[in-house]
Amino acid sequence: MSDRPVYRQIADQVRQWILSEAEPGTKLPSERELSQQYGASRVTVRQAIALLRSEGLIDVEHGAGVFVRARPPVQRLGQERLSRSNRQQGKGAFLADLAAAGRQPSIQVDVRRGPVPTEIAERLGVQPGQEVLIRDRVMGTSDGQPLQLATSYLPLDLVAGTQIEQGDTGTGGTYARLEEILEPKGRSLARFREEISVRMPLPEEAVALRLAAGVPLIRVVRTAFDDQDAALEVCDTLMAGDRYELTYDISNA
Amino acid sequence: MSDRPVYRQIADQVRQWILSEAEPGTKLPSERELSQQYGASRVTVRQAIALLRSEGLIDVEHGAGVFVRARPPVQRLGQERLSRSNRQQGKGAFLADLAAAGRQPSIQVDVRRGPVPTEIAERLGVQPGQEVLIRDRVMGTSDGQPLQLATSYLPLDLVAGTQIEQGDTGTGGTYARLEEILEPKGRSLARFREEISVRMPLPEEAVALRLAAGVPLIRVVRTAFDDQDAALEVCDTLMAGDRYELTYDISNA
DNA sequence: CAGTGGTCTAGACCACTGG
DNA sequence: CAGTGGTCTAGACCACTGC
Repeated sequence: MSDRPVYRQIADQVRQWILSEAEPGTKLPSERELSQQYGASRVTVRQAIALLRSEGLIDVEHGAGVFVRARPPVQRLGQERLSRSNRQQGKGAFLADLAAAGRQPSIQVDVRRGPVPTEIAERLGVQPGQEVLIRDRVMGTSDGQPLQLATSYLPLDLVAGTQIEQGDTGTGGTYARLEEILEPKGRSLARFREEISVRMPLPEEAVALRLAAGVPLIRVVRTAFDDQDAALEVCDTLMAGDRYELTYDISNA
Repeated sequence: MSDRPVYRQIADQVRQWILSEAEPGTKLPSERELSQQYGASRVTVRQAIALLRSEGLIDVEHGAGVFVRARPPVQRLGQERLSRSNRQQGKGAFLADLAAAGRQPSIQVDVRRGPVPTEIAERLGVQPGQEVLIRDRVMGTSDGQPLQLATSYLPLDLVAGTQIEQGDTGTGGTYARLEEILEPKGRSLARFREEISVRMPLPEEAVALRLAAGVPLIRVVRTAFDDQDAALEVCDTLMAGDRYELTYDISNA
């Protein structure tokens, strides 16, 4: 059908080649070559390439060429990352995940006090704007690849003066400390709720996570509850959509 | 400052306006107007608009204009959608969800036998290519908005000749039937595992789900297990990323 | 330095929307 | 019908890569 726009026809053919034959990493013909092959202007060819890029199928390297994208290794996140036994082995959730994948983790932390955003306040059961403890983390591998941007919010009346206000929360991480804080009060860390949503990143976020074109964000908002269903902590995490797979087990109750 | 490409500067300013002041549905200046305002060619303005489009911030309507995107209503999917009590009220997972949201569901089903894809075979515990029952479904609201594309795979030795081979699986859906099949054998439907991943849609998928530009896909692969950890069914679902939020509860075991 | 993608232009014509 | 976005061109110059 030649009533289909030229740039779409080009994209269609290249896409089909990528999805059927092409090996990841294979170089596409240059824009000027494609332009000749299809008898189209270079602008039109670029339009086709932009389309494939937004679909996450190719990587464009300035000065080098356009390449079939290779999927990065996927990190599988299971709910056991939040298990008590994992914490007793001294690992926080993120460290446990990466260790399981045999990679060296690296975390930068910024701890401060500040007003809680409305959206988080609802989950934490506090007034919007109330002052809470905020832990901002950039988590990645030691080779410098950022993997997650996480921000935790905790009520000050719960954690003020504890190790949770330090950059390093110690063995087992924040949740281990929370359990220690709760125990003498006769309460306990009972359950977590994770809310998962998805969207395309803002340019800022794409830079921070070094996201390639056409890669969505996964947002996980985790709320920790005690045995009386009071929220203890809300953790808002942004993850590179092409590097994670989340798995949950659900019993047939 | 001005070494930043013009199309990015335009996109940056419009983006900031969208994220701070603009109401959803507000019309942007026309391409020709922006072109004059910024002293740039129309092609350059279009490049800026394409960028905002790939970020999911705007809707472009041919002949009408460019508008600030409004977020569609979000469907919250909790794990209770898989609960036995829900099924006993006669609802399958999808129907239960939509009913909870007060909307009329609509489902088209295609049932057939065919070879199981490799990826699914691994989860189902059968040989790749083996013949299985395949249930293809397009699920949406009665007003014609498709919401999910789901494909279920079930071993023939388990479900051949049962109501699961019919288009309408009856009260409580496939899982209710599976429980009926298992019970006389002394087995039971014990748990589910959901694996969640994300990517941009292929054009075909975007059309099928009527996805706007810059909207990612959520893929949920659910495996149902019996009490001996044998897989009974694998359901591969694609959902519009801007219409769903998934929530999971995890006990602190 | 040759080859690649990145940015940009001025103008043309088509296709669609809405009054 | 006026106004909007959709498609397309031929050519220019810049910025980066890799030999």
